[in-house]
Amino acid sequence: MNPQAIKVACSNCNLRELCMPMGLNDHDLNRLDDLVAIRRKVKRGTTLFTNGDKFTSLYAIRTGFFKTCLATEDGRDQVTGFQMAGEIIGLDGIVNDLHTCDAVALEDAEVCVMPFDRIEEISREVTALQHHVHKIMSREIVREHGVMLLLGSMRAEERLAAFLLNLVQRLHARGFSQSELVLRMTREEIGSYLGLKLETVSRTFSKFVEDGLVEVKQRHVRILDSDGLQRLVNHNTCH
Amino acid sequence: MNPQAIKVACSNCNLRELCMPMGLNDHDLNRLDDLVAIRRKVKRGTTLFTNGDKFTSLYAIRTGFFKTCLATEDGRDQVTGFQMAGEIIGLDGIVNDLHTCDAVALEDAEVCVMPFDRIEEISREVTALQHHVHKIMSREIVREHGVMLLLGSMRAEERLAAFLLNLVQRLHARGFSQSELVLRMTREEIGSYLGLKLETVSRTFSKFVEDGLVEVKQRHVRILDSDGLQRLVNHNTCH
DNA sequence: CTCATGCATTGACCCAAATCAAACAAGCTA
DNA sequence: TAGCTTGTTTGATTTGGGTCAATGCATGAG
Repeated sequence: MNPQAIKVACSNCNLRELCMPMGLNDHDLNRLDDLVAIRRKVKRGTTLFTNGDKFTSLYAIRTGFFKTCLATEDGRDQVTGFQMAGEIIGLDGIVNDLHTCDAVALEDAEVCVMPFDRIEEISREVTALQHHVHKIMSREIVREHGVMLLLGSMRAEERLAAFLLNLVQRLHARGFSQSELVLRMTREEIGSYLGLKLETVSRTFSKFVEDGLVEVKQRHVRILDSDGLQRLVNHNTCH
Repeated sequence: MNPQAIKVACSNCNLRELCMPMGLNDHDLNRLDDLVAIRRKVKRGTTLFTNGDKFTSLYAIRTGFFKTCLATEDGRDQVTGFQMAGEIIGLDGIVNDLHTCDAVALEDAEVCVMPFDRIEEISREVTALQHHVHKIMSREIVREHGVMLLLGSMRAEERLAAFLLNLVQRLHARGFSQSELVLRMTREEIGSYLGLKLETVSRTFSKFVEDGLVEVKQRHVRILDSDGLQRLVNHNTCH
């Protein structure tokens, strides 16, 4: 296939409102179409980039689902996030021109490759893009604050409830159900993200089922009592 | 005093290498001097900004020591970081034009106020600044990854060891001792940052003293065996 | 069809850190 | 000086989640 034939156009992408700035005039929109160099397919179980890779580009997820994780020499492993369509990964690489974590596709995926020097170049001309890039990075910082709160001060049930609500809310913003979801990751990966062991994740799911909060069949989850989960997260029954 | 008399000049600031890009020509340096609108003093115990405040500026710490913390309605409280001279705070506010955490001075402090619209404006002209801003945000993201690893997979001793080594390393980069430091925060604040209760922090300090790793007298800490602490962090004795 | 493999669930037991409680130390200020 | 207040240490006890181990349950290969 001629590469030209699959030439990418952000201006024509159905995910545009998720990953690109809004309210641009035609001229600026055309500039944005130069952002994406190529698309790249990433097979399930393979990495988009890994710790130590030279940083060149940010990636906008078009389809598929990723985890990013940190692995240390001594065998520790921490999932730092799960990313879905419309989200941007690779921000960790900017500071030292090296990626410091692994991005692993949890299902077959396709990403838009956006060379970072081109992002910076166009940012200088299109202030909406400049501001958008700043917002994306700030959003990631704020998201991580939330994870710190979760890891630092929540109990297992609160963590899992917060996790499920967050996932379903992001899926809903992409047009999926508010109450049903298919987990793309294993219990162990959920546990790593939430600072819990996989057994605890499994037990907590079972408890939620007993309490009538959710239905769980393997990786299929149906949320029966969204408010109940929300109360778990907020209410902090201890005090 | 005439405000003009204390007109700020980044180009002449002894913290420049910590908070500003390096290797600029004279023209660009002069542009940078327009970054800082004013300086602001923040008394110990007071806030530079709090959750809900409108976001207008980033702040470069000139002197003093801050904590940033998240407080939720249900009484949870999470310290998300400690910041010292030369570091930038306020990045959380960019995404929604609102600050989402509190920045509290732990000792009398002075910050350089950098209006964000001016940062963006000058970034468009001075590519070194543009890149620098991106690096600062990316660095914060990577730092938070590290905290997630700490909170998600380390035991109390490992957390405190990592915390002390990180603090002393940053202080050393500012010309202070490699082995001696004065903690600006309480045991409770350390605990909040590390996801531990203050009693656990205190006990862990005591254990380190027993093991000859550190000397502790109140908030004065002298590191006796830096390698020993580092081994604690890396070695992950469990496996 | 059976067998292997990779997850997931469940149970029994254990331990690191939380909780509760008391005493103590260092600064204040009156 | 005594008498607060705020922060720290230490002890006794409890507990949430970790660890270890067995079993179950899909899926895919042969």
